[in-house]
Amino acid sequence: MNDKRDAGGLADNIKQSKAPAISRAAAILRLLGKHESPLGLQTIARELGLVPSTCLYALRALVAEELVAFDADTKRYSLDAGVLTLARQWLQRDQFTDLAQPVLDRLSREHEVTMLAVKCVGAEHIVVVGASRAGNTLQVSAQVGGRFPALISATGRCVAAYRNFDEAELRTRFDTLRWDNPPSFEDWYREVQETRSQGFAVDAGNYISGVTVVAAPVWLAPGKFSHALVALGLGSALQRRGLDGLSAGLVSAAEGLSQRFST
Amino acid sequence: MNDKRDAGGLADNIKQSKAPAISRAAAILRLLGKHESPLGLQTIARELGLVPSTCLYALRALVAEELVAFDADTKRYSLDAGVLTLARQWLQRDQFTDLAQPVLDRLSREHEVTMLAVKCVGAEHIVVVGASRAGNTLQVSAQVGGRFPALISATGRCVAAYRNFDEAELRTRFDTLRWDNPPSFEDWYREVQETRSQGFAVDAGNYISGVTVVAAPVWLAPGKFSHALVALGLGSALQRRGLDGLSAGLVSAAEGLSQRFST
DNA sequence: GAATTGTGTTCAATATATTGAATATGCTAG
DNA sequence: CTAGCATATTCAATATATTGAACACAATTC
Repeated sequence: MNDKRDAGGLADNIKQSKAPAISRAAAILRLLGKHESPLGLQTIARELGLVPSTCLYALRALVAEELVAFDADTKRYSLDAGVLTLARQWLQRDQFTDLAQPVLDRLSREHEVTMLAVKCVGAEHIVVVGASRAGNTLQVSAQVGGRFPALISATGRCVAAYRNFDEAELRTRFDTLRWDNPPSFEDWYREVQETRSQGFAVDAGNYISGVTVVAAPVWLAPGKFSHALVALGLGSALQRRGLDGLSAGLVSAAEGLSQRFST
Repeated sequence: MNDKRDAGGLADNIKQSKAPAISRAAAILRLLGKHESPLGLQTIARELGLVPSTCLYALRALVAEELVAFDADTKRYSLDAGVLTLARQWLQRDQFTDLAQPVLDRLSREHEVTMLAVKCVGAEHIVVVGASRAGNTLQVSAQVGGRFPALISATGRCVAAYRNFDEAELRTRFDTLRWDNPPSFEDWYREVQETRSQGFAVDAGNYISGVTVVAAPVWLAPGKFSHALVALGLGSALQRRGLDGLSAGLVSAAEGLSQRFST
């Protein structure tokens, strides 16, 4: 079922683009990323709906660019280190990551939570670009590079609050989300509006049972929501300490970061 | 001068390949990675020797794949988060990284050095896939994702020792290397042979003045050199403690890792 | 041991991605 | 305000990347 959707999106991108080879390459990279073990030519071609020979040439090009590794013995392909090099360069260039890291470290220490820095990418997803876990206690965690649907959880309420969607579009996209404990659209929509007035959003176990998420927007450019600071904690632990201190700390840290970009 | 060399390599890859669009895409990604600030279409096209319209279509495809970000206001392109997602998947799939990390942490603590895990990629380069810095003292460091010429420094002596190059090829490639204090080929070649007999390599300030590098191979598959553990330290500090303990620790850790892959 | 089914790979025909000239638009300078 | 020179973008002609059939080879199955 996942494959179907991927194949559809791939077909679209390839058909529409004037450089379909690039879409094929990207699809191959993502496919190799998704699977734990190296894949053979036929498998890749079949799964993506590509002609084997075309796929072979694409793979050879990717191997030449050191983005894909080729095991000559088993004739299997997998991701190669080139993708890491690109990622490192991207992280270096993103000033947000550099400035946010010390803030994440401080907040995770002070409030004993897992802190994330996230960034919107496209209209569909947010990705984790920085993380800091608190010491030794049991903690939830998310990996740098992890991708989530744009409208899910606390960050989702921020996205909904600060990007200009009309209610109709918001509703259709809301219906595609998967929660452990789905809120009704009405409740959720009210919380989105609260987010706009209070400057941060909370998800108390909706997305993942037992996990509370708090998110506050960081403004790299005025009016354009793109980044946020996120705190993750086990609901029980957070309720014991109370959410107010954490929310206040998160919001003031986020505002501090925003100011450093407004110059 | 750097541009010249890149353009040459790019031209080669494009001409030879049956999927030149992919080589163009990779070149664009690397170019965007190299520059700190976002680039315009013309700049990219000029620097890579591409036709602007072709370049435009390539960029649009990359944007559609979320590998490149496009700022509609400034019409500038930069790397996007997609590259991070790929890198994370690659790191997850590579068992070496997982197994090596705790070893790196232990060695860096015990010997107060910066530890790296490196991997050969292609015949030309090694990349840093894991790192662990020792506490608070002044330390040299290298970033995960960093790329180095295959034959440079201590890791280079390992590559030369354990891959089967004939002496002629070794010599021509040796001549292209840049060292702070270049050794003569004869001295270097002798050290390569020592590496084979003693099981680890040392670079005492050749590559970077004042920095001592020790490297020991890790064998994921018997006879195929691909990975290594590397210790970095300021020469003065290392000489005070003596290199013997460090070398022994490094070699036994590397052998331990190798055994875990031999099953 | 022959037949079958799976690989990965090559190669000439053709659908199409690439090209370069033409267009639109914005910016700077006189 | 206009001229000049950037930029991004479009479009039809053509060079070529893609295709699918044919090939070689290995691993199963009968």
